[in-house]
Amino acid sequence: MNSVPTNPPGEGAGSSASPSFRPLYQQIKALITQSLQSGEWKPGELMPSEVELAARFKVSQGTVRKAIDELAAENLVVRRQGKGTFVATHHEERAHFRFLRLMPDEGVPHHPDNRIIEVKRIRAPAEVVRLLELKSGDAVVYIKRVQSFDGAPTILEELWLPGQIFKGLTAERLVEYKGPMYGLFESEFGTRMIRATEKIRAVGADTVAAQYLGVPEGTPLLCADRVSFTYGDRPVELRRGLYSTAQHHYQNELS
Amino acid sequence: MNSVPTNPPGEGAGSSASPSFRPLYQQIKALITQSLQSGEWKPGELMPSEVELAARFKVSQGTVRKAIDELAAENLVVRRQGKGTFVATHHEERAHFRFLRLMPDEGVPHHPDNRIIEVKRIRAPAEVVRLLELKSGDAVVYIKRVQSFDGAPTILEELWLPGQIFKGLTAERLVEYKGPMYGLFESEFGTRMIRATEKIRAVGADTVAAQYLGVPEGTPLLCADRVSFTYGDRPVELRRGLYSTAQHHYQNELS
DNA sequence: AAGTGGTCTAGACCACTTT
DNA sequence: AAGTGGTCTAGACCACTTC
Repeated sequence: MNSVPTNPPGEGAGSSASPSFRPLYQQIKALITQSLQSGEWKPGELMPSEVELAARFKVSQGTVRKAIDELAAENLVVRRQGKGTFVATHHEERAHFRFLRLMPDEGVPHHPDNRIIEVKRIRAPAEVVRLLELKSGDAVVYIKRVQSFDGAPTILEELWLPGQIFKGLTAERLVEYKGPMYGLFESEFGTRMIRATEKIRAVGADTVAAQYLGVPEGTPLLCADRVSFTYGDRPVELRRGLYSTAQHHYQNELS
Repeated sequence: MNSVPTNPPGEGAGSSASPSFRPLYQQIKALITQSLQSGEWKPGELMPSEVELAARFKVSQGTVRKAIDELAAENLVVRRQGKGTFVATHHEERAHFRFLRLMPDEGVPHHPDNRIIEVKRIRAPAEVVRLLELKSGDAVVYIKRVQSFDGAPTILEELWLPGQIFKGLTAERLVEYKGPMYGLFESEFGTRMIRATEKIRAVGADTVAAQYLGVPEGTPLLCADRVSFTYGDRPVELRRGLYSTAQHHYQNELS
């Protein structure tokens, strides 16, 4: 059972000292995030109601509300009127396309077919050590795969995952698992991706890429370097995707 | 002076009929947006305080607050504690990089040098008619320019703007205007871009692009097709950018 | 009918800025 | 001191879902 959060010295409600002031609702938000991270409520599960949380943290329902509002805006939880608040999960239609921005030029988006090319454990290359904040010499799981839409190979991807976290991740488990990879990571390895950054460039297909994607060598491809983060902004995935943009495009909203 | 918004039949506060229910704060938000669109408060200006708006619309301050909260989240207004709420403008540092996602691989981003290549009025091509929702035969202003970073030409851009709105937009005005183009559009043509969608592909540099960007023909380039919208989701700009990604990348956040 | 999130209000006080 | 946005509370009622 958690107890009352406190501002510097101050009492109950809106009173607090000036320096290092932190709103109550942000403290509540941090406490809820901790519970999400620790797995007290698991992805897909129903969370305690706002009234219950207000009682538990000894604050008003409005304060809990504001905390949850922000968590919902960050896609950590999902609110459903009349039902309750649920922990977000990658096992949902709506989540599948949050990290897959490649859309068909015509027609509706649908799920790709995956073909695993290679899975192995290696010592993390220097670049991977840096981006995933590992220690030199740490092991990583390396994955290489091709994704096809309507039978046309479109994405060639390489992934690097911390070996520490993804112990026991084998080609077999990847192949037999149905659904998005982030769903597997969430369910089987307790690691939920909540945010990512991508750097995108145009490159020419090298021999290997040309072969896997079935295009001539030198064909312009989109190259997306992604770093994904879990709770606490810890980087836990590095991914390099090569996208064939003959019949697809990378869709982005500027707002 | 605006008057009280009303839900179907219901009275003042939270009472309303079930069908076609629309929260009060969304109605207030719509009214405020109208005032923004009509120019009652101009970009960069101070808006009436929450208390004033609450009185004007005859609702509680909390309801106005929630309306403004959403407008701030959509970057239509900017709140500043102790000072007030201001109409957002493209004449600010913070706004400059909201629509410019190309970042240097190393070092800090800075503003490009613009070189206007061509400005002319033409009949809108079919594709432009479609995307800008014009009538066949309507005139558009066509602009072609190159942007350089540190003296290196990096972006070759073509723009198509509705001739109706952008009357009198000449090469001279573009050249003499200092600052971001969206600032010019906002100040001189009363059209504020508030949102855009981009479709990104990898293409090979054609002869023209190769020449302007100083790269060999066939060099892979990022091609970004942008449609920008003003109030009411009206499309008012079409832009095709070719980005040289030798020393830059397109930065994106997935969240 | 009971429980959930969603809206609306009224009032208090805090943090920040300007006068 | 006065005005602004920001936080917090308490209570009422609404819309939606489930029992």
